[in-house]
Amino acid sequence: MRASDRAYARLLDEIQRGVLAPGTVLGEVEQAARLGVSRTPAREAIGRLTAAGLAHQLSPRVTVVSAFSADDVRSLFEVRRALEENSARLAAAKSNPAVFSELAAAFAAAHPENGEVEADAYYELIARFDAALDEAVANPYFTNALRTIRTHLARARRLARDNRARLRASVAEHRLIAEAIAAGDGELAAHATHVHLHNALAAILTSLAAAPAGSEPLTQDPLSEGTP
Amino acid sequence: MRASDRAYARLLDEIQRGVLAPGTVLGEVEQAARLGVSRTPAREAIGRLTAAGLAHQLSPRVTVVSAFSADDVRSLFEVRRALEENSARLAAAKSNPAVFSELAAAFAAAHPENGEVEADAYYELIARFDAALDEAVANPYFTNALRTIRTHLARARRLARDNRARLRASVAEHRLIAEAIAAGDGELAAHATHVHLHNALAAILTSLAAAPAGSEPLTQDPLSEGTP
DNA sequence: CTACCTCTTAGCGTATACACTAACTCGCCA
DNA sequence: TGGCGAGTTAGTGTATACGCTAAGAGGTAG
Repeated sequence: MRASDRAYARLLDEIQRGVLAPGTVLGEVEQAARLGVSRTPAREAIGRLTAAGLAHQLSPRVTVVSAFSADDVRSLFEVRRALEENSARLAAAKSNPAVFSELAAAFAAAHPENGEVEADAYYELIARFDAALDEAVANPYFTNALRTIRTHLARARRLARDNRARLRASVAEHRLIAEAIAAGDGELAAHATHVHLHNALAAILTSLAAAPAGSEPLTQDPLSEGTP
Repeated sequence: MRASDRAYARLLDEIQRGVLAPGTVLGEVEQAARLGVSRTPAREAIGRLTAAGLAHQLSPRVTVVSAFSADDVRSLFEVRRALEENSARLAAAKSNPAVFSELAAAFAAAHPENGEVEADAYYELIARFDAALDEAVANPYFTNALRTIRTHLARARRLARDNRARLRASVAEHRLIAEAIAAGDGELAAHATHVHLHNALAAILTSLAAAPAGSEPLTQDPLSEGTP
């Protein structure tokens, strides 16, 4: 694996998990030293993060990890609605029903509310579901747009993770979507996706309101402390 | 302006205009020499093209300009429908009506069928319309997804350009969309966008069928000649 | 004559040196 | 004492050198 890929993967993971808080300056030399690569692959990794929108240039000389606020979550879900409702509709028209029947069964058997291990398995299942959707839609531009959105979504996902009631409901919602796609019912799949996204967004925003900025460095900008 | 930006802008333009045909190998050293920059910015430019999907790696050592077939046009329009119908709906809910009233008037006055100069002016107007949509939706993730799609769309656009009847109809369709947004009628805006995209796609596919691969190097892959 | 192996070469990935620019600090002048 | 200007420094942008890998060509053996 290339050094630039390792650097990118590691920086991406650290941003998604919040280890690198929004506002953190991503200096080439600093990150290169920290990640054990030279400036060239470090530069490429930071450039890819910037292109993906996870970092942005404050000035020609300073790149920082992008902020991620409740507004960003709302914006993200606006795009998710646009893309995922349609991908569900398209998948219902084009997919192999057996694949989504199997997924529906897997959702029926999932119990992410039973602790960390099963929650991890559930997120694996969702990744499998997303991959099946991409394959059914068979549209590289769609897949690409969704990948970008999912990359950002990972920053929000952990916020709702420890909400057991929400996880339980999420399972049922995914199951319905999978069943609708398997049945070839595009309208139901799209509407069920809409409902799912509405509920997921509401849960995340509730979590955010209950644990406002400060308990988690989610919207905090360390730089702004120095520029009053 | 940075050398890597100039290199990227030039390569992007050449790909969009078809000067660099699909399948053309993008070698670092070759492009660096041709564009008058060193390997580092050339490499960054090619990397950005790859990330955007306009080029892709055939093997770890050879990157080529991506193909762009009729299927790609169809896929692109699937995503356009998903994104633009919703952006029109959102813009109708959030926009400043005056902006879109002015745009509707500009569309009413546009006559792209009257030659090259007015056609260029029309594409400028469409760019202005797109920018107004982005500003109204006020969602950076939406804007980003649409930018990617528009970048690819540029490769298809020129195919329908010289179709005067289509240009005339396109003006009327845009005018209706702008008026619907100005009136705050999200449903009409979305449906009018759907109709517009349907007609635009049909026109492009007709052009493609009339001028199949060979008259334009659009789907041709020079490399495949050497690998029977 | 064909197939496989080896050697050569071209091109990429990474590291690093050089240059330029912007920002910060220190000193001077008002 | 405050503001402006010059010098220094840190960090990016670009160029280039080095090493490695993969692909192709040529030779030899079956």
